[in-house]
Amino acid sequence: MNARHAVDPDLLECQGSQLVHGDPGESKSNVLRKLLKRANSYEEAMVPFPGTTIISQLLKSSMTKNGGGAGGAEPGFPGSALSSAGSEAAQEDACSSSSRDSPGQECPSPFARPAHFEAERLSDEHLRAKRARVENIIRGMSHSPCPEGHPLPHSPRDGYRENKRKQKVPQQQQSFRQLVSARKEQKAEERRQLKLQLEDMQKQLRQLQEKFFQVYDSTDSEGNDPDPDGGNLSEDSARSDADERPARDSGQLAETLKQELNSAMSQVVDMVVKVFAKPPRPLPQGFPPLPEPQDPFPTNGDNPNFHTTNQRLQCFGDVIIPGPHESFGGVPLPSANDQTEALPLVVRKPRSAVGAHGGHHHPSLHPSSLSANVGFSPPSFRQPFPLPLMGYPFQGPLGTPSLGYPGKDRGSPDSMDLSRETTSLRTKMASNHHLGHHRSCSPTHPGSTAEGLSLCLIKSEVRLLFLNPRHLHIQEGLSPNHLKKAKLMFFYTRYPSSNMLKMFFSDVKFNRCITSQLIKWFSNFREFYYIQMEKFARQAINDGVTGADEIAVARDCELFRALNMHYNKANDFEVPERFLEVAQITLREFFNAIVAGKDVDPSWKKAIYKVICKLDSEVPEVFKSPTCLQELLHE
DNA sequence: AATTAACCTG
DNA sequence: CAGGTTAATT
Repeated sequence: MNARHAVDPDLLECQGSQLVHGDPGESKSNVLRKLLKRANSYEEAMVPFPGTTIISQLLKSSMTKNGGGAGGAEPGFPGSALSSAGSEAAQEDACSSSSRDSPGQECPSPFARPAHFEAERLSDEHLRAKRARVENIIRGMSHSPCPEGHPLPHSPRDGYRENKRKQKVPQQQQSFRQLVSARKEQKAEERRQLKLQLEDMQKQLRQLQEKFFQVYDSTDSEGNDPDPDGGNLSEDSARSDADERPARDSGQLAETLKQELNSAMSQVVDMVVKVFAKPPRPLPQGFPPLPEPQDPFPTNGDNPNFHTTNQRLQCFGDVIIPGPHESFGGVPLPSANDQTEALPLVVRKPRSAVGAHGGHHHPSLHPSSLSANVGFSPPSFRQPFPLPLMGYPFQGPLGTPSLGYPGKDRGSPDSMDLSRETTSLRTKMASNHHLGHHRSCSPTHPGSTAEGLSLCLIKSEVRLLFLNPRHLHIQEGLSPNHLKKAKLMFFYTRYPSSNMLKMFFSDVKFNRCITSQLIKWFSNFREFYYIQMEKFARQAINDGVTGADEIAVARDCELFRALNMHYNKANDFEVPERFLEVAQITLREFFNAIVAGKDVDPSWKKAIYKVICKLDSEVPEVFKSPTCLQELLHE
């Protein structure tokens, strides 16, 4: 009997990845709805187009209004009572729901009625006119000499009614025409209004953009400020200078940093190009929820620039925010202080962050490089980034932990920054896409059209992505991705030296805390490893295994499943064969020791450790790359 | 005194 | 997985 038979199958079972529940974002879509209502005075319940901007929404709605009206008016037939009733019911719903705010209000005006209802009414009139014409013809026939002498049964009353009808026909036709022309006028007026509003919004957007760029440029120069707290670069060089190092070292450091910055930039460019190339994918909801409830991190109140910059930057994003503390149509929006962008975890006690397995990187994003490095950065290093990120969910089609971080459902805010930002970008792409569909604006005049503006937004965000310090390589903390990498490295080395760790986590700025944290990680890994070994060894003994050579560790055995579940939970990494051998050796060591009764000695495991620590193999070079996760897991 | 690993606990 | 403790090592 071998180990795989010796295990209680109930001990371990595959855990499905946990469902991520995204908040429906009710309030946000309400905001949008109200906005849109106010904008075009239509009561029709508009399903917020997922991930579109207000402008694209407006455009879209006006388009459907203009085009959909004609198509929606189907010819009336006697048998259409059902559909008529259905649409009337729908109309009632729309009315009741829309007038809920002010009870007693009727549906404002025909102008504001849903197009399909209006069409229904028109077709009804049309039907009556038709019927009248037919009856008119019949009546004319009946007045002609009847050879059979069978006049149609006509009561005096019928004659009266017919006279009325006879008169009514032209009236109806006239009113129909009037209605149509009135409607045309109304539509034209509505279009004018929409256009005005759109232009107005474009103006606002332009102004806000200008504001933004002012702020942006100023913060940019602030970032280059030699103030040690100004940014990582200066902090780094300051530190190295103070480290009594030769001047050329800092020169080299600068060169290295420049190179890294360049590569980061080019990677971001690649990513952005990828994002652009991809067809827009609708987001799950029009206006995803803010992540504040999940955010366990305190707002950084230490950074003097935080709030001001934050507020100043508020003018930028998918939605034009009226002002720092204003609201949209009476619906309060999160203010600058509400923004809960993840704040840096102090390296000293980064428990929450390090414990999080929340690497939410969509495979399609693969910003490669970046996601592996998007970790937390120190307070001084961080730049508040409210709007472009605001309103994007932690999860979603782009943010789902599809790379498999099924572990804890705590998300690491930082690791998702990039996802969120690219989501933002993609959202803009989506809105651009819609604009392009409905309106053939020439993109050659960016800024002069809504599409151009949207492009501007995208470009701006690309710039932000480029210059966001968080996307640089060097970081001061360990991210969930680093943890994942460390776990995969455990398949090769159980006892990595500090130097080795520095080599393989070159994108992390090492200090005592980081080092000891990494060491602690591997210590924890070992702990789990040895506990499993002892457990399965005892199990084998209990199951009657007599010789160590009966024990084998294969990929389908329970022991391996347990280990794999722990270090490679997403199972997206091919565990090296050597690890199986080492595991088998370890298991046999435990087995033999226990069988020999050595476990009576409190330090009986030490001998085993001594053996196992010699079995480390070389970690592949890829692991030295900060982007190794992407390279390893998606080949 | 500092570092590290194992151990224990939450 | 992190915090804390202990013991061993340098």
